[in-house]
Amino acid sequence: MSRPTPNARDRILTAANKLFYSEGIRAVSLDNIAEKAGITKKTVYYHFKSKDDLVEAYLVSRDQPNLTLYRKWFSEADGGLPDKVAAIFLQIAVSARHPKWKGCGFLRTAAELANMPGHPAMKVGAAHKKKFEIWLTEEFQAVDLEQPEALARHIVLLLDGAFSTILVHRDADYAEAAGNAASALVLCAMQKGPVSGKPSVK
Amino acid sequence: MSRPTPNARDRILTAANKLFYSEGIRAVSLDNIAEKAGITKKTVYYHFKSKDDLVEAYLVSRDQPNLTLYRKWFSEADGGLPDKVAAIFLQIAVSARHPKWKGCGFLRTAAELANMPGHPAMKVGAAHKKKFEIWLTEEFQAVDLEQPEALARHIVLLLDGAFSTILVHRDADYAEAAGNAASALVLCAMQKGPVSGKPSVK
DNA sequence: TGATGTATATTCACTGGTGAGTATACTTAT
DNA sequence: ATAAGTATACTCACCAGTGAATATACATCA
Repeated sequence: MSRPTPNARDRILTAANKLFYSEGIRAVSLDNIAEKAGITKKTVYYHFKSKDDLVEAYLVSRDQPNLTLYRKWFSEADGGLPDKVAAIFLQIAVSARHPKWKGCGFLRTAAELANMPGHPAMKVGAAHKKKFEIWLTEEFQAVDLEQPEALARHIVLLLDGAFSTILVHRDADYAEAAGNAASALVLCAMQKGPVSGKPSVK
Repeated sequence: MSRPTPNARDRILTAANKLFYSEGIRAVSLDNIAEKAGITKKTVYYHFKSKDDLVEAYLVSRDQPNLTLYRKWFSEADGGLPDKVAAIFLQIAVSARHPKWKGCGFLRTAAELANMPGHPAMKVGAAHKKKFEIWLTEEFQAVDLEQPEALARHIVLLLDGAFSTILVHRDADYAEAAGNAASALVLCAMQKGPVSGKPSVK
């Protein structure tokens, strides 16, 4: 009991995740997904009311896992704040060197659905990116940096720039360059305003 | 007279430009393009051997105009080097506030065709971005900055980050944030190494 | 001059295939 | 038996690409 749908729906989502991420949204049909999930298209329509609905669910399913990963990379990194920020970029470089890497699913979906600004998946994507920015802002606030919002925004720009640029050039080295720029900006902010009374943040 | 082919091919390219940019590659059919160009689909196939071929031509047609625009924004801006770099971002903010703006066509195409790394359009896109990076590098070299390649790469990352982030959030303010980060990095590079002998760059 | 040939440019009508979404019926556990 | 879940088989629209024919321009030869 309490297991009204042990499988199907999860299998659909898993298949959708792999296919949407690796091939793109419009390049994948619900027939493809149904086949990969080992069920019928009609079953997909039983669990999701439309393709758009499934696309939204795909991004929702990636939201927390991705954020958790970023936080983990940050918190487990050695060194000071600049190093912790840079660690996120270094880990992205590692991911990007895997042959199946195809950029950021949120960014690619947003690019593909740019002609549908009201699409539910666009909202999920924007919310995801905003959560990341807010989390960074809070980390910077926690150590009393000046202008934590502006700094967080700069890091976010470098991160999404890294995703895009690596994808265009198929060259993960851009992540390291982004990491260098990011840690330089953090360091600069720390020197300017480690803040009110406490000159060292360690 | 003496106008054997005054139109067709150009009209196709113009239509492709508008539709591919505003709707995306896979969302647009050659029927759509033919209709917009006021000709028959077969005529499209007379001038372009396939849809992929037309997609490539679409990006090729944007390469020089875009680069020229960036150079113009840079060279016509008042102020020092940091201001000139920032000017590119400010102009992008202006563009991005137009309702028809849909991000960078090269980046969006790369995102959509990420599952076809060998696609001719991907090569055009990568070459375009590389040209921009090289041009920036040369500008930095011209004023004897240290590590001009690294700095150019940082600016490129911020620029593509701005394109992506603005698109996701539909908020052109990110371009200004990126411009601030960019000019800070340029300023920092100038202070470190305005170079050999001349400690002040003004 | 004019008839004919040839390359360029364009159209209409089509094919084979796939896409999103649905009508209907079957199955199985409670 | 009844409701959730799944399947078969379908509709209708669209799409990349093609076959065959036509129109136009220009050249060359008689």
